[in-house]
Amino acid sequence: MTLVRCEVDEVIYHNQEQAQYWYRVVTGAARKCSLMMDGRRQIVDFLLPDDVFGFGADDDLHHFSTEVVSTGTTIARYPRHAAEQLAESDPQVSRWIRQQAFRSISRLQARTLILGHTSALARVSAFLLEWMDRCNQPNGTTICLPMSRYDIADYLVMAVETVSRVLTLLRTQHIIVFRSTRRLSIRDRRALELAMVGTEDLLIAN
Amino acid sequence: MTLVRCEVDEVIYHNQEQAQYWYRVVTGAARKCSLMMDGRRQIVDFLLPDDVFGFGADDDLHHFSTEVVSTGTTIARYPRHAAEQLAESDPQVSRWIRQQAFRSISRLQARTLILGHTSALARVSAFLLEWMDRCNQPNGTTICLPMSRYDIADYLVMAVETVSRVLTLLRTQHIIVFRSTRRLSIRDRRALELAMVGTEDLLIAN
DNA sequence: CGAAATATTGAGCCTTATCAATTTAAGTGG
DNA sequence: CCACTTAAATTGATAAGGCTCAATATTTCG
Repeated sequence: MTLVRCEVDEVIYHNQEQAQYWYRVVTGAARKCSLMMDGRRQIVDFLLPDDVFGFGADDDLHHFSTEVVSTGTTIARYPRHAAEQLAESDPQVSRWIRQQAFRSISRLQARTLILGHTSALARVSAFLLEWMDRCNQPNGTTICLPMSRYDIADYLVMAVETVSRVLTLLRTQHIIVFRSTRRLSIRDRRALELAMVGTEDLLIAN
Repeated sequence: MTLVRCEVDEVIYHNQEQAQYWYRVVTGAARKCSLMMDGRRQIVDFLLPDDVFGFGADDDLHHFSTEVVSTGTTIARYPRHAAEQLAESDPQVSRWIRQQAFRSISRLQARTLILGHTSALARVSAFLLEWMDRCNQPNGTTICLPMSRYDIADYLVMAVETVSRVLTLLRTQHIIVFRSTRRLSIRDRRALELAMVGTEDLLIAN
């Protein structure tokens, strides 16, 4: 296992690259993304500390590229062949890998559910709630968004401008408060949950 | 392991139900879906023969419900505890489960990429191409859609009417030909690939 | 054959993408 | 530390695409 300290926007592995390692985020954040044929970028998953990624290629190639999102990100790297052989022999390791795969599935399904919302308001609200849960700040409602608005837009499959607009709407409704551009507090969780359901009337009403 | 023969629309397991089994499609097709808070339904995954599902719950509850799509669907059922213990002891089984989990991840990511397209035309085109690959008819381009248009709409997160409209557009452009409502041939694969990229001009031009 | 479910087509409105401009933040070098 | 440059984020106006509501057509099934 090797620890690697990374720069922002550094590419951990490219799409179509030989899958030589499995990876785990130690500190910081990363994005798994895909460049689509029409030139747009799509972010399939955000990776946070303890998230494992880079496995699961049916052939031996990565099907996405993964890039570092925030400064001070550290990645642990496991030689794939060794890890796989270890998995064959050691039930402990095997179980751990299986559980990580299941976690990965959970994340993907969670994102899928977010994309299930048709309105921009609902998607952004769902995203904020998901992110709050993932950050898992003990009691506080202040969350840090390490990624840019562009990243969020590409994750939610919408235009940056729309992300921005929804965020300002939520701000003017005092549902969220910005500490800085990328740090915010959720003031009214209930309102966000309602926004997910699509009753934007409530936003105007309050 | 138990083999179960199912009726159409039969529920294999409900959301929030105790996860007692792992499942595998033997013949036919199923849909994994989630009822959203706003009443809309979302289909997270379609399951085809040899697809394994129902595993990966972090707690012991299913987080979706899974229903049968087509007549003559047969499902294999594996007691979860026994399967897990077997996985602990038998490297073969362990490896198999790991690979199935990876396959599941691949499917989810594929769907994610489909939802990455913004236009209805692109989504439906991507769906048809994905489905053609999954059906894996040796040489033929005729594919069978076991699910209803509503299912497709809920999979692609759009209105049924839009699905219908796109399909008729593709038909009038002779890109696809309907053998029956739920069977069609792809006449111009290239055009579908172009449609994914968003050049709908080409549709009008030809 | 008739009834119910499924699928298609039409019209109008609403949301969001797009293009364009401005403001704010973040680096950079003197 | 401050001017300067560049990137990131916000705001505005417009137009297009898709959703909604409504009606019709087709298929399925009893």
